[in-house]
Amino acid sequence: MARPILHNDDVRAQLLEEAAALVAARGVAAVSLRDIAAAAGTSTTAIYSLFGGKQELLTAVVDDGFVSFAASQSEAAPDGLLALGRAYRRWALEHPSLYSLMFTGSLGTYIDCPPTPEVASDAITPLLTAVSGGLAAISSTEPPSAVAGAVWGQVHGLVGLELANAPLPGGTWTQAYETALQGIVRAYFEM
Amino acid sequence: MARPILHNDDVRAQLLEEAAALVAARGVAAVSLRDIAAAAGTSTTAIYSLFGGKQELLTAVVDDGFVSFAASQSEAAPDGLLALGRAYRRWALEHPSLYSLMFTGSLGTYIDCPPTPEVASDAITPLLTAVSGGLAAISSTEPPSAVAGAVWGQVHGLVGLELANAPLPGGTWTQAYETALQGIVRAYFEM
DNA sequence: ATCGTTTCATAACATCGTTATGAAAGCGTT
DNA sequence: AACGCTTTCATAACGATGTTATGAAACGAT
Repeated sequence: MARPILHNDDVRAQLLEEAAALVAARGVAAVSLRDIAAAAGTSTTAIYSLFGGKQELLTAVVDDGFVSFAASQSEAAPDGLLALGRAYRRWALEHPSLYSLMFTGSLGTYIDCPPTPEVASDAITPLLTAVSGGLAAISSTEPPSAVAGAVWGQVHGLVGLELANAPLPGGTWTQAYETALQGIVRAYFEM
Repeated sequence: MARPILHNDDVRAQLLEEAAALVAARGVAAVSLRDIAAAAGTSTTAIYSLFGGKQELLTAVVDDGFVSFAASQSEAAPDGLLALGRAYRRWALEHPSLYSLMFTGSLGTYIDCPPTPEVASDAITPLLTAVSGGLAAISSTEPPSAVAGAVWGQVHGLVGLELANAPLPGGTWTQAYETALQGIVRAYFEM
């Protein structure tokens, strides 16, 4: 054989952890492969042999983000749609850089790191399920996918504006968020 | 005196035009100062003497974007809130890269180019005004700023998910957008 | 015509993602 | 035990980027 393998799963896990920590701390634009490798005590070659490149490493970071987000949503699911909406915002505000990287897509970011489709859709499923269940409970005739899209867009958009520090004259985003959640209930879930 | 000034307002305007065109065509991540300067028939020095750097050039591009967006909103304003909402989406889908650069903020982009606050707030004013007027017309007790934030978040979020190519199983974003607009009317503007 | 000043294109620099290179480390054979 | 073969990976090199330094070009004043 040859010299022993150092680029093993432990190094892979540590690279992932350091990459996620640096993204969370400084934003995706400010992290370099050299920084990540140095923080993990290895060289940039490890990133290429274990992930393939920066794009794939960031995709792994994003996938981990979706797993964490999905766990947060699943935990809130039993408490209903409003709880899901509040947990959605709470997770996003706790992970601003990561949320942005996860949901902004290729347009806003300087590198394209799309999530694994299945991982991403799993994270949104609780919200969509709650919407469908709520519509069924009142025998609504609205198409569930359209209402689910509207609700998702509502929470995503408010979180996005808040994270972007968009100015809301005369009010707070917390107020707007609660108003929006109540509005969703009135618009779609009362017969 | 000295040699004549070549970095004049004409060159400035042409740099701005080429920068906007390249952002629209290839996205902000794929445009370099060398490309912009070459397209404008000058050197990168012109960007530094006329704007200050890449960040300020992109801020100028974003400000121009807000002016165009504001014109689109003002044109739709007389036709009411639903028309404003549809014009909002239409402009965003026609200028996806620019919309993303304008509204994503520093988190998603690799360079921070915040708009001039006044220019940005002018662009949103028609929407906020229409919301306030609609609430007053029915003597609603909802705080206008909170409802305005909710409405803004609704249209912004749906546009953002659509631009990010987020999957909406079983439906289209066009359907979801129309459903959301009708939902807003039911939630806030019917007594 | 020459000097001095101003202007700006070119070249240099540090840093980035990525790739090439060559030394290090183990195994099999002698 | 020593050499060779193969595999592995840290270092160095490469092209490109934003930014800054440099020095030539272009004019008015003398």
